[in-house]
Amino acid sequence: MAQMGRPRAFDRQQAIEQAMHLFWEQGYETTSLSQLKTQIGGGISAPSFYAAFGSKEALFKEAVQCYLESYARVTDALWDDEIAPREAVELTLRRSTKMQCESGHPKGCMVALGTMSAPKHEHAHVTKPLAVSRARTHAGFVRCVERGIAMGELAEGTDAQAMGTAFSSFLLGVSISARDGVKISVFNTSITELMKLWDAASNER
Amino acid sequence: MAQMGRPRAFDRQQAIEQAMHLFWEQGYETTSLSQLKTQIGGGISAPSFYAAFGSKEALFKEAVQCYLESYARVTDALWDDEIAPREAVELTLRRSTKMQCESGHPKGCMVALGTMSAPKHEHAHVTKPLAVSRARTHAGFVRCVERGIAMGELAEGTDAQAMGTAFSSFLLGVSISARDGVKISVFNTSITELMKLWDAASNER
DNA sequence: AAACATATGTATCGATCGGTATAAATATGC
DNA sequence: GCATATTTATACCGATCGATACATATGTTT
Repeated sequence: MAQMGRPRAFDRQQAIEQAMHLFWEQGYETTSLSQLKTQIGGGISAPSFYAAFGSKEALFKEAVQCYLESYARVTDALWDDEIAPREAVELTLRRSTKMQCESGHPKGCMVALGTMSAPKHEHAHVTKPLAVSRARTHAGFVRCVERGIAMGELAEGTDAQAMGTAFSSFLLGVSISARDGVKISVFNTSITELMKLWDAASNER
Repeated sequence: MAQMGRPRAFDRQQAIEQAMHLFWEQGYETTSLSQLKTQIGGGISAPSFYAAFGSKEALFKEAVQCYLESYARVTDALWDDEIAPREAVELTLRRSTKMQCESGHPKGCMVALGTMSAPKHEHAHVTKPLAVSRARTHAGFVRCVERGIAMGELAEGTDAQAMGTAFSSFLLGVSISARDGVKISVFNTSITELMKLWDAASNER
């Protein structure tokens, strides 16, 4: 049987994406219900909102999930063993930076900026998936350096934690710089610089 | 003549510092008046608050100024021509990172995290001094690289903008990483790595 | 002492916060 | 047609938002 009852007047998935843009731009606590209601589906009522999503927090969770399954996948290369580790790192840096500078959505990365999305202690649990994602990406960079060492591409004494943190923190900083208007072309030359960290630890120079 | 009227029951400068800690931790929009009133001077009333500071926005401005004149000065070396440019860069990275990981105040840098302090367009002007400070620090890194080139320490073809952005974005990212609990010892090894970018462009290897 | 200046406590302002109760509107299943 | 299921619109909830009126307390100046 098909759906019973009166059909919803707005597209639910599209609504989640519009909410994601708002949360991405302003964070969880700063984004108000009235803002969400105004933006979603060209304007919906409070009962429609709660019938569809349950609560502001529940919608945020869906918006985060939506982000993690789409935009956040620019870091997937870090876990792809079919890609050479150096290339995986560079690809991730360039893909993420490109995404963060794209037009059509807020600048920066929702995961990185999520640090200040719900700064109040009482709301900290809401942004947990974002913190998990940050930890995962950081671990991904470290893992690639470790792969480089294991493959004999990087010197034995290379500090994977140190180099991984350098890549990771740089990428987190891109979110702030991108909001400040730094252009993708500058980031790209900067990434070319940053990759010299890898080459400096390389065995084949 | 001394001050007339009933004397204030709390220390105004200390109040600004307490407010600075709150704004640093949570941002401008997320920090509420009631939170500020509760924390300041062990609890003050609304009229006392407004008599002393004028408004939430005015207090934020003072808190930002207080931060810029104290904690933010960890980047001063970038503009000190008596310090060799490479040392100025490394000193700034280590000093700022150390400060951001210190206990006794919120983790991270108020200037960096200020990007999400007042994300609503209507409040953007409030965080302008923080944006100016970020631009200044970025320019300071670029300037040090340019000094390195001018002094013949770095190769002629070195891209100052690219390397400066690498240092700058890394340092911005430290604010987010520090909030995630990354330890100062890790950052320090990471900075040692990062400085190899300078050495890779150096003439005397 | 009186006059004045400033800070404080209580009580409250209109606006907005996240969230709901109620009932009318619109679909499907029989 | 009629019962059922779901969404809609209107109106409203108590709590909190940033900010203020008013009277009282506490100091200096004269």
